[in-house]
Amino acid sequence: MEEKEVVSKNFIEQIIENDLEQGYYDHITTRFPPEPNGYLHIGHAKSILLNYGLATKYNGKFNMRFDDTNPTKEKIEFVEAIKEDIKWLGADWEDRLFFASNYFEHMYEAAVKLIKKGKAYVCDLTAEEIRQYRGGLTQSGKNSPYRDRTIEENLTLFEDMKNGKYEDGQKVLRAKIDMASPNINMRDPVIYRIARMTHHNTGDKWCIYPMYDFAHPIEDAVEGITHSICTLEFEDHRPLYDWVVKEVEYEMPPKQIEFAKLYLTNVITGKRYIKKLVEDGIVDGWDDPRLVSISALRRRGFTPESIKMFVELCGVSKSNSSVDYAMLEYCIREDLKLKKSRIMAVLDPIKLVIDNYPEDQVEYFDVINNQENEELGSRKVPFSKVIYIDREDFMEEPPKKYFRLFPGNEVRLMNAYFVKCESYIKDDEGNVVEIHCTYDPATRSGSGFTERKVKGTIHWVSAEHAVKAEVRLYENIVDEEKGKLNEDGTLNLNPNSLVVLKECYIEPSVKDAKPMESFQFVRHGYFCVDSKDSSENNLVFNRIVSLKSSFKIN
RNA sequence: UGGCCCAUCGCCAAAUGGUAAGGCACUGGACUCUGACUCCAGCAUUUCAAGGUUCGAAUCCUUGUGGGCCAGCCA
Repeated sequence: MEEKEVVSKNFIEQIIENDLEQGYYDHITTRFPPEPNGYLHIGHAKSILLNYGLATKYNGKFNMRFDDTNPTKEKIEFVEAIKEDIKWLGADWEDRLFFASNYFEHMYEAAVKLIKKGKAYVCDLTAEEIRQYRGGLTQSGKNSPYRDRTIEENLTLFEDMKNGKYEDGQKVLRAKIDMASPNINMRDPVIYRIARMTHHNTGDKWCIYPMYDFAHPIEDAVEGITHSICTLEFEDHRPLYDWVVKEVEYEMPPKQIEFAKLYLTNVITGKRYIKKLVEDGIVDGWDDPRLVSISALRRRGFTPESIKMFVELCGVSKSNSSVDYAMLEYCIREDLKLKKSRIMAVLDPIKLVIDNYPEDQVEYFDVINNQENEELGSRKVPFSKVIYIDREDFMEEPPKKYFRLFPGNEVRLMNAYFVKCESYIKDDEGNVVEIHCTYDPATRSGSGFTERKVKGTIHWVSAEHAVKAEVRLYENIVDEEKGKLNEDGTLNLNPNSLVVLKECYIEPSVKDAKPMESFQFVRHGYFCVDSKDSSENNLVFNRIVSLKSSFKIN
């Protein structure tokens, strides 16, 4: 008997189902329309997965479209990176990859149509004058002196604009709506501007480019988008969106639906800020693991599944909110714990000598890679007289409830033997440099030994066999509530965002790791081979661990 | 102070007039070859506030309060 989980529908699903039931649409088509002016981050993943998920759920289509109507900001480098990130996330646009710039001809015709209907006019006011004429939040705007040009005049003027007869900024095309509207977006918005710039797709073919408010509804309409999902800041633009699809006279006009952006605590989202960090060289690039761009998360070892789980857990609503970063960590732990091998690594080594273990003996223990997933098989792990353990697993004077190694105490070396601490050596400065133990051969892992029990189990690595590695610990680059700038325009950088550990020891089996393969690490986190600098000895270790399992001693 | 939007646990988020889901986090306890994982238990007599309508309100109305967005020839 399978129990069906009751999953509540989000408000967008409710709108879609209603539209389908009412017969307003007989299918749905969604889209993800980024401007290629930067890399995608976790916030975009929400939009991508939402749109793709909706299309999949309702048997509709999902389009990929670059909203490239402003060549001054866009680069081909970004379109490639964006495509790669979306593919990695698993959103499949099949053969529907579009560019807004491929609709320029159609948009031009649409503008001409508006002019012919008396709904648009060419305006000679300067940018500054337009702003003044627009009025303010509390005061109405006033009509442009060019508002009443004849249709014929507008037609020639607009054609001249297209043909390059005017300088950049000399004239614009404006929608003729209502300068007294309380919604500033409706006060005769500019819909075409002149900009001589080489476009990454159309080259120098055009010197006039449509504005977002005019272009976007048209892009949606020509592609047959039914539900045009965007973020809250476009709510005020919806009347204009509806105005455009109505005046250009599309059948089955798309609907714009707005939802709240994803904010994460202690993380910087927002292309602008990430861009600044990259451009100022504060981070190594868009995929620096200290960032939450999709490529950075990928490099850190996040899986597409974990990100999908995360955005689903976050839900969709219209209230501005900031999701706890712990939720993202939960998702990657949840995904990795069944999928990846659990290996041993020592990040802060301290030497441990087993006095009664034969000098030259090496044993290979058969270790199951993941107790909860037998398909992952097992591996051989070498064991010998001298091993490394983590410094935090030994204390000279243990507090109460400390279960690990201390003088006189016996613990289990994971997958190996019980060892008892007999003595330890300190250097001149008082640091413990070597621990001496004895082991009990009867307690060998898998032998079924039950005579006595130990409270603690610790991980280790054979000194002779371990791979010495440099491990980088990453945390987020900023520590900001919503990834916002301070009032003085600065960002608070996290000084511990990158810690390089020069001497760490990893199980020799890790040498076979493929780039981007992640491992759950025994002390409750995971690490991965840095996929950018894939030298074997350079491992990225995500500090998710310490956040989850800080020890409560006493 | 013009317009639009939002307000349910520390953080997300359901509940669509019928008596406050779920997840994260947290707190116990059991288990454990890591203290993880798993499992069990606990975690909003009340939904920003005050009034009103109703047999019945988180849901509807009114008035406040708090937060977000809008005055690019950006998207």
